[in-house]
Amino acid sequence: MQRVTIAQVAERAGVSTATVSRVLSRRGQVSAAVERKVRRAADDLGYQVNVIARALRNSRTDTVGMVVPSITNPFFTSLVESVEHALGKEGKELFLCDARSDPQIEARRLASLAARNVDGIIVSPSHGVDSRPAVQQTADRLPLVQLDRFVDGTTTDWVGVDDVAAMRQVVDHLHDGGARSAAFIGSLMTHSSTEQRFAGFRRRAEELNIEVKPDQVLLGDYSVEWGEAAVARLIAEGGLPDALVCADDLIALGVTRACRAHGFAVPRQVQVTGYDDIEFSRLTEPALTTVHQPRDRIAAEAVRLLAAAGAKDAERGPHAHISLVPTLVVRDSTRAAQAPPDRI
Amino acid sequence: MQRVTIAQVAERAGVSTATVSRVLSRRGQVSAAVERKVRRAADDLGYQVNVIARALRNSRTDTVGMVVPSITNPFFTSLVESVEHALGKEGKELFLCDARSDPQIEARRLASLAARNVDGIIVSPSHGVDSRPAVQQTADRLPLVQLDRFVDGTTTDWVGVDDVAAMRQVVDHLHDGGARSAAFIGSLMTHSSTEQRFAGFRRRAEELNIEVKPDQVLLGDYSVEWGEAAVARLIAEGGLPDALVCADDLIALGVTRACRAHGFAVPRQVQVTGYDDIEFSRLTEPALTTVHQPRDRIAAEAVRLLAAAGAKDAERGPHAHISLVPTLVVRDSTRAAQAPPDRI
DNA sequence: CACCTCAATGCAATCGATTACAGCTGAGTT
DNA sequence: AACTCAGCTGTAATCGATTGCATTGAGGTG
Repeated sequence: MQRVTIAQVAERAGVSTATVSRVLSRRGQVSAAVERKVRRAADDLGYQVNVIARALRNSRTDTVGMVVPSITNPFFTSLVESVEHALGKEGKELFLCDARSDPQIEARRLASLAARNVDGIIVSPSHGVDSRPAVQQTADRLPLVQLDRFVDGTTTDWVGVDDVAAMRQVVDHLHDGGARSAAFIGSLMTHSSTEQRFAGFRRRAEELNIEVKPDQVLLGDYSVEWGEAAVARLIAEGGLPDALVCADDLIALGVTRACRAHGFAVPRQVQVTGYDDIEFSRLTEPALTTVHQPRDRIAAEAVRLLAAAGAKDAERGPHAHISLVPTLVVRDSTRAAQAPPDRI
Repeated sequence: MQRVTIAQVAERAGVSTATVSRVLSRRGQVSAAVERKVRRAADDLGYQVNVIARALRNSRTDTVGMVVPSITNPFFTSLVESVEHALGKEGKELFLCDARSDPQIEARRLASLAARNVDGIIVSPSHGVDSRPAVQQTADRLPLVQLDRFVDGTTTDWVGVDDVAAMRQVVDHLHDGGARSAAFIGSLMTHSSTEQRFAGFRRRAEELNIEVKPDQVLLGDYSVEWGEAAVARLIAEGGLPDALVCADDLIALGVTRACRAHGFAVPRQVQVTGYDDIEFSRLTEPALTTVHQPRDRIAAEAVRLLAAAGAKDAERGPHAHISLVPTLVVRDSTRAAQAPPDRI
């Protein structure tokens, strides 16, 4: 348990700790002979720097913290994977936290990451309003980038996709497949993702004259269960429209399943779309038409912004909002353009 | 960015840093009046302990590291969630790392966690053999518990399920459903999970006289893609047996999908079983019969062992192997006992 | 009143690595 | 021969919190 310290290496090499430090952190001038001696001694003893001590001394940890709403949501896990990969290239490590979709837990995680002196934080806020104080407070103390979702009215960097453009593609595609009425199933409008996606959906639906009944905009949470429940409610309240547009894939999976369970054929009688393109979206029956998020790009941009913020540090310049254009992935839960819709 | 230190609090309260520390960290003996003054000063300044400095001083970080083979495997993410929850109750935090199924990356992560002075490590090793040196080495330096999978020939604590007992239930159930021949589709025998599950499968299959052709034991990796590929290979090489027993749910999802794609009805013509009971296993068509792992129990036991190891510390007692009994979850990818099998 | 006990508090060392500053050495310069 | 300067290397301060030991003083005892 007792670890090898720089002092022990110094003693064995017959030099001072300063010299050892200079050799190992490859700064400063050291003669070749001494360098060899020190490296030899370090190897012999199996020396490893004590990251804690180093962090205390120069208040950098080469560590980035990330907070996501739910680690069980495959979209976030693959985003995490991308981020970790991008960070690896910079020699930084990731400290991952799960907020369990609770702004309170989220606030605690953010505080704890800050206390641990991470060099920066990447967060996908759990709530568009309630997450605000904690996010803003954290952003005031260290570099912070919001990913995918964002908090209303904070001034931080953000990277995500253009939800409005994506929804335009989705609605166009559904319209091509013959949809003349549609419902929207999302989480809450206090989530920027649902809010943006709904805005994009509604705007294009209006332009194309697709009917969206006010009571066919259903808001719950990002889960399979909610998707199932939403369909049950729609059916109970008068039946399904031509298309069901979901704010994420989990909801869409539940929606698809419920449609089939209630005897509605997808996509023959009702078309369904998701959002995110999680891996499982291609595995259900039918495979889901969805919006693919360029996760690696998002992650790379986030890491880049963080590095930049860490560098300039002193002067907080204007914040960047980077929105990437996602692509529609057409699978089997929607009708191809040429197929004549059943009802017409 | 400049943080409030204990010295500033001390000055404001008109006491020494020692007193402040005693007030804020421990129940050291401090008069009520002074305590009030100190707390007041700390609040006024918005003092927060510097976790790094504290960690350096008393080499405890109240942090546990966890390394999993793949963060995109839903089984592991829900395990992580359970572990984080269990740790939260002890006031500890989780530092999560993804090994990307690569023993080399895994070794780096373990080393880095150790360097960061985590109080203990929970690891589900990526490989039954190649992960050994890193795991053993890490276990020699600090408390370590293996979860679910384990490395051959290391002496550490371990928590997981009784794969042999689980497979016995699986095979019995398939036999009840009329299966008289079966294939096994897993990752590699160098993964303890596949090895144990296969052993349990084979033993019970022999006892029940279920035919298992040598070339119908297919080994690849834990992925949907491999499940699909395996089915293609089985079909190409002479057709499917009565049942396809998979070493995990991802494989089973791929297998189910491929069977249907190739025109085999599940479970009418071929029964399929998974292992882990990930959330998506109930969402496919048909919903998967699988083995449910008691994740919360596993996590709780792991955290308990870690705490115990951290406490005794000096005397490394004998290591505990805790195996919990999983339960079979019967869904629609297998036949109920009463339904007469098609082929008989 | 001298002496003792014990709670409250401060001083200063400590954890391990980094680094400003200073000292030393020897080659090069005048 | 005296002097400069660059290149190495060591000494000690530093990061911020904790804690063993010393000190103080109030209250108790004989």
